[in-house]
Amino acid sequence: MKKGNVVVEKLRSDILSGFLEEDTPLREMRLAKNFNVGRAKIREALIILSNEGLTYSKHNFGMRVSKFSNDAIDNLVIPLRRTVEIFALRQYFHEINSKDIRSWENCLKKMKIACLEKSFNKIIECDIEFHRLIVERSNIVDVISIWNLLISRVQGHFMRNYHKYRDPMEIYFEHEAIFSMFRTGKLDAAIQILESNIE
Amino acid sequence: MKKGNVVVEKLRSDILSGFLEEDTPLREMRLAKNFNVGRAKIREALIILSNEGLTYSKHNFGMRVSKFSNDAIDNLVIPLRRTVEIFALRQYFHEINSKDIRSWENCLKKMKIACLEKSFNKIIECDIEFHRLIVERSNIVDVISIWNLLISRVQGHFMRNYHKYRDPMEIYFEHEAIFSMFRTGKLDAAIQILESNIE
DNA sequence: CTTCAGCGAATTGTTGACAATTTTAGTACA
DNA sequence: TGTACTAAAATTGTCAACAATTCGCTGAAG
Repeated sequence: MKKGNVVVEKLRSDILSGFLEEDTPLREMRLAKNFNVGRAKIREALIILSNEGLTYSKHNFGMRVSKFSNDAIDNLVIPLRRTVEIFALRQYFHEINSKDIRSWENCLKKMKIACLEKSFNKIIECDIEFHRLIVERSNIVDVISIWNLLISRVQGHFMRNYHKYRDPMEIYFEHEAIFSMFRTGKLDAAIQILESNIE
Repeated sequence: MKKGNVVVEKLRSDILSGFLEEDTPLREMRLAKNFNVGRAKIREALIILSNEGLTYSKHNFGMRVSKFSNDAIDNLVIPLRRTVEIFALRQYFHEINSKDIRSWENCLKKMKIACLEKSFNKIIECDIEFHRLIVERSNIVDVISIWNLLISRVQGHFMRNYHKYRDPMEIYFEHEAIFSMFRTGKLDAAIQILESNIE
C-alpha cells in the first residue's frame, strides 16, 4: 500500500467530514505538535489543501477551513467525473490486459468483503480505488490530476449519500457489472453502466 | 491587477510553453537564486505545480517536469470547461448587477486594445480574465479551484490554437456578444454563445 | 456602557543549518 | 577499453530560530 501523505489525508478527511467547521483556523504549531512533525510538513499539507480549495488564507492570517461544500456542487462534480472517467477509459480500453484485469479483480474482492461487513468507510475506500484504477490506467498525468481534485470533493458527497442503498451489496454488484464489461471488451456497455454508477 | 505568485506563474508558463523539457530536474537552490527568494518559496511553488500535474517527484529525488501535455487532453479539458463555466453562470445569472457589468466592460476594453495591437499574449490574458470573472462571480470555492486547474492546462492549448483566427478582432467580437447577453439577461443565448466560444 | 488606543502574546513568513540520500567523479581492476 | 566500487559533492527533506505582522486583552477616554 502506498504511504501517501498522512497529514494531508487526515486533515482532508476531517474537513470533508465536517469535523472541522467552517473558518476554523488551522494553527501550524498546534498541528505540528499533534502530528509530531515540524511546521514545514504542516505548511506543505496546508498548501496542498488550499490548492484543492479546502482551505483559504490571506497574508499573515494563516489557513482556515473553507465553506462546507454545498449540495449544489455535487451536481457539477458528477457530470465532470463522468466525462473524465469515460475519457480515460476510451484511451486504453482496447488494450486492457490480464494484469489490469487482476488489479480490478483484487479491488472487487476487497469491496465484496467490505460490503458484506457493511463497513461504509471501507466501501467508500474500495469504490474510490476502483475508479482510480480506471483513471490511472490511462497514464495521462493531466487526467489523473483533474480526477484527483474532483474526487477530493466527492468524499463528502459519498458520506452523505451512501445510506440510500438499502443493501450495500448493490454497490458491489454495480461495480462487478462494470468490470465484466471490461473483461468481455464491450466498450459501449461499459460506458453506459459506468455513467449510471457515477451519481 | 492581482499580484499572484510570480514564481508559480513563470514556472508554469515555462513548462507549458515547452521551454523546460520533459524530465528536467528543477533544482531548488538554482531556482531560489534565479528568482531571488528563499528555498521555502520555491518549494511551495513546486508543490503547487506538482498538484497541477505539471511536475512529479520521488523521495529525495526532487521535482522534475512532467510529460508534455498531450493534444488528446485538449479534447477533455474543453467539455469540462464548458460544464464548469455554464454551471457557474447559472448560479447567479438572474442577479447580475451593474458592478458585475462594469468588471466585464473593463476586461473587454483591455481585450479590444490587445486585439487591435495583435498582441497574442495580452489577448490570451484578457480572454482568461473574462472567463475567470464568470467563474469567480459564483463565489463557490470548489468551482473556482476546479476551473483554475483546468485553465492551467489550457494555456498551452491557447498558444497552439490562437493562430487559426484570421483576424484577432473576431476574438473580441465573440466575447462582446457573450457580454451583451449578460447585459440583456438572456441566459439561454448566453450559454449557447459561451459554449461555442470555449473550444 | 461603548469605543478606541496601546501593549504583550501569539502566529505567520522566511532564513539558515543539519542529517539522510542521491548523484557525480574518480580510481582500481579485469 | 569498459566495468565495478568508493568517496566527495550536491541535493533534498526536515527542523529550529528570528523578524514582521496580526490578534486579543487591558485600560482610559468619551
